[in-house]
Amino acid sequence: MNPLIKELQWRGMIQDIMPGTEEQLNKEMTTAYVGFDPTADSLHIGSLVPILLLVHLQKAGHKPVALVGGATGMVGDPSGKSEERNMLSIEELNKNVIGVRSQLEQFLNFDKILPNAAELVNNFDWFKNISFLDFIRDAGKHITVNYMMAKDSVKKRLEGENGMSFTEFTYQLVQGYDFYWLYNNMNCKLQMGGSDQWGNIVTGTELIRRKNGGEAFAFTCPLIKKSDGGKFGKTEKGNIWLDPQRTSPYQFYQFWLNATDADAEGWIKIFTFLDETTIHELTAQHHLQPSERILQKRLAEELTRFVHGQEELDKAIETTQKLFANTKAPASALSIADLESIEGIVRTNYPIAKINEGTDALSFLSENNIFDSKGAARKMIQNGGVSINREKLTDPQSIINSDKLLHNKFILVQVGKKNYYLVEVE
RNA sequence: GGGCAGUUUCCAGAGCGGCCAAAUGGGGCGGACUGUAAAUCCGCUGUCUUUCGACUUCGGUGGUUCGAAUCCACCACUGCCCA
Repeated sequence: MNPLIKELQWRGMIQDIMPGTEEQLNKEMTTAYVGFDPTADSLHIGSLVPILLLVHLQKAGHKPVALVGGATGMVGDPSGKSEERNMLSIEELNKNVIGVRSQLEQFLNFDKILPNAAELVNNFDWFKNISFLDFIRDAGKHITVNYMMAKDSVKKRLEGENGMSFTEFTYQLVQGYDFYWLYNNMNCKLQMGGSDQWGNIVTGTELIRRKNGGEAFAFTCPLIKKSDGGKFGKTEKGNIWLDPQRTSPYQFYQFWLNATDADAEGWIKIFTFLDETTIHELTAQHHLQPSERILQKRLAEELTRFVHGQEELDKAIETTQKLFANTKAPASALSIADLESIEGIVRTNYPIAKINEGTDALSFLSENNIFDSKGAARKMIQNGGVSINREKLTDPQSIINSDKLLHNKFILVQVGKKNYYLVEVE
C-alpha cells in the first residue's frame, strides 16, 4: 500500500479513491491539486481538511498545487447547495482571491529549491483568455449533457424545487477544464478535495481521458460533521475563520477545546499530525479520565499552533487559564496584570464619570454593546445569563458603580458561561 | 407565448376577514445538571420599551371593509408542464 494513502486512511481522511491512484503515487513524484473557492476574503476551518491533504501530500514527497478559483468562483458550485447562489461582484472576488492566496501560502512550502515545491495558481489566469465559443467547442463537445445530468449535484437540483441555472449547470465542466489544463500544463495527475467534489473531479478525469487519452486520478476526504449532526465550524458568532482579525486565536483555541468527546476522537486524527501511537495513547487516557478533556486540549493546542503559531497559542492558553482555571474564585482574585494582558476576548471602554455616578445595569450593558438593546439585556438577565465579576446579576435594576470596579479599572462581564467581555473604565 | 402551482417571521410549515407578532417542528441563545462534554429537563427567540404599551412585518402596489397575512385587481419573482 502506498504510504501516503495508508497514512490518510487510518486518519479517516479518505472517502473515495479512484482505482490506480496508489500505483500512480508509487510510480513517481506526483503533482496534485486542490481547489479553493474565494467566497470570502478568508478561509474558514472547513477548508482546513483540504489544506491538510496538500500538506500530507508534500510531506510524502509529492508536489502540491493550491488552486484559487478566481474563475470558478464567478460561476458558483452547485454541489451541496439546494438553491442558486448569489453571484459575487468582480471587485469582491478579487479581494477574496488575494486574501485566500495569502492564507494558503502559510501552510505549504514554496521553497523553489525543493523538487516538490508547492505552487499557487488561479484558474482565472487561463479562463480569461478562453472565449465562450472556444470553450463549448473545445471542452463542451467532449462531455454529454446526459453525463452531466447524472451527477448528484445536478440531479438533486433537478428533483428539488429550486431549479438550476445554466451557469451553475456548467460548473462541473469549468472545474473539469481546470484539471485538464493543469494536466497538460503542469503535469498534474491527481485531484483531491471534499467528497462533495467527487462529481466535479470525475468530470475532469473524464475530460482528460476523452481529449488526451490520458489518465488522471483522484481521491476525496469525508466532509466533517459534528456527531450531533450540526454544521461543522459554525458557532453562535458564525464561522470560525483562519484570519486572526475575524476569529481571535483565543476564540479559535476555544472552538476546538469545546469539541464534544465523540468529535474529538475523530478530529484529532484528521486535524493533527500526531502519529498513530500517540493518538492511541491520548485516546486511552481520555477514556480513563474524560473530564480532563485530554483530547480536546491537545487538539486545540496542535491546531492553534499550526494556524496561528506558538506565540499566539501561548496567549490563548494563558487567557483560557485566567478565565476558566478557577471559575469558582471571585473575580477579585485576578490580578491587574492578569486583566490587562487578557487577549482575544471582546474589550470595551467606558467613561469613569458614569460609573462614579452609578449607572443601571441595562444601560451599562447596552452602552458597551454587550447587548444590542436594553430589552435584550433585560431578557438575558431574567434568564439568569449575565454575570458581572463572576456574580450572577439577578436584578435588571441593579446599579453599577465604583464598588464593582476591579483594581479601580475593570469590570468583567459574562454572558452565558463562556462569553467574556472586559470593560475598561477610564 | 400558453397552462398550472406557489411567494408567511432564521429554516420548514400552519393560518384563509377580527381572538395574529402570527400554531407546530427544527435551529439558535440562556438556565439547571456536568467536565467550558453528551443526554435530559426548563425558559427566551420581530424591534424598542420600567412585563403597561408603542411601532414595523406575512412578494410589491392599489382597492373593498369599521377592520386584511387572510377578499379583489394589477405587477414582480420562483417552480413545473406545453409551445
